[in-house]
Amino acid sequence: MARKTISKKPTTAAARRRKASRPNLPERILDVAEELFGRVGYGGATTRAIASRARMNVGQLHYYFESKRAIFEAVVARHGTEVTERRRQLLQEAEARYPHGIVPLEVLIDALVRPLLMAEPRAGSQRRTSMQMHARLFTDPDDTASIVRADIYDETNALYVEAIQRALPNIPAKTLYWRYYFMMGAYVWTLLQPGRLESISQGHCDPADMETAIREIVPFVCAGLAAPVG
Amino acid sequence: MARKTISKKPTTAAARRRKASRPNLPERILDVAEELFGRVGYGGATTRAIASRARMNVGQLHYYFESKRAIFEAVVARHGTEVTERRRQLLQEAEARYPHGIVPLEVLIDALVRPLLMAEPRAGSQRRTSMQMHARLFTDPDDTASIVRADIYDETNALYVEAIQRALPNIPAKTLYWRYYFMMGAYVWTLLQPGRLESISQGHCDPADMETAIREIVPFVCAGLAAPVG
DNA sequence: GTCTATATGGGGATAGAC
DNA sequence: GTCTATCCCCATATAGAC
Repeated sequence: MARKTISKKPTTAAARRRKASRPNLPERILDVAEELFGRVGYGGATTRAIASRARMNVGQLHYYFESKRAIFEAVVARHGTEVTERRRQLLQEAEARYPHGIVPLEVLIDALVRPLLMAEPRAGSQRRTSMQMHARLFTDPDDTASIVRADIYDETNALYVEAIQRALPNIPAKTLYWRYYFMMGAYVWTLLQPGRLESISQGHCDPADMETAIREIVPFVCAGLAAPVG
Repeated sequence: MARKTISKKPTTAAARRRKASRPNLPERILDVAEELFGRVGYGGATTRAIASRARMNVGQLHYYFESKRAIFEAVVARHGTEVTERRRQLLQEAEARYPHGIVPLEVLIDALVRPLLMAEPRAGSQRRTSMQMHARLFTDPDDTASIVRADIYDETNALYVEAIQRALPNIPAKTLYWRYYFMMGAYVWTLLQPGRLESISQGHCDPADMETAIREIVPFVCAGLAAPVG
């Protein structure tokens, strides 16, 4: 997506030293942007604010990224890659652990959901803003970003769909697709709208408590996926 | 929210006639805005575009609504009121139909979900953009709007939580809150990310087919809500 | 009360100096 | 590679015509 090639590997000693002393401007931009997008949303985050927090000016920002949207997409891509990598890894481990690679449903769902819900907040982020940030990466702000997302997540999703089909051989494919889709909604929402849980429960449930969230969502989703087909 | 009082009831014959001939500018603005916000998102919709499609100029727009955000919130409020009214009505009818007001879970979920998923697109909207629009009203663009939303939906949600508790007396309250919350995610997502279903299912499922969506989501959610408590 | 024209300031982007 | 000055669009505010 970026217009220019960025940060070629330094080859001289001087360049290496320079890189070590002030490492990776693009990364710093992405860290700051991720935090800001999460806290105030795409529209609320100004390039000026991103630049100043990354201790640079707008011109420099645009040297590394073509546009604000490109920054957003890079953040989405970075985060998505981390999550899907972890998902792939957990699935592989689980399939190795069970005979014939038939993993119990609860284990599959846990492996799918945990990398997203328990993603570590980056330095400088609070867990709560980090949650909303991750969630916003799934909905902000329009369709071009959703294509980026699909490219990143779809491959791993396909792996999990297959694994779930093996765990639930009696559910017709079409119904399973719908259910997988509903499941995505449930766990993304968990990050997206913490306030709604608080008000529904009149403060009795803490939406930031991700361990509880996972403990609650796994049986919900497993039962939903395995529901009798009418 | 609006700064000025809007469209007092016309009292003279002339005023009545005027009102009939060019009915309800504010409504027309909301119709257009709803369609545009849905198609291109909050950030993508400019007040100029809204004004021009509503066949007026920006100044006129600002005569009726204090700000772009106020327009958005009015759209959210109008839509939310329609949905919650219908939900309340369906719940009331269902409770009258069943002895002791204990409504079967499937009937409850259908009544909750249908008013949102089957909301009629307004004149000039395609069903598909209308879907996304309704969905965006749940996520765009930041927190002030989400407070408006909560005010509108929470009361009806509380009614449904109680009804579900009566239908599922064995589920502890806290767990039920979580599950109700996951359910919201599932059905909002159904509107929000139609593209994801298409790619997961490799085109075998049609996310715009809301009758199927309802037929599929009801058993999924019912099983999830009623899942054994671990 | 309704609408037009215009002003103000913020914000994304860019050209070009260094 | 870095930074400043500037452009242009957009949301918003306001003065005043009708």
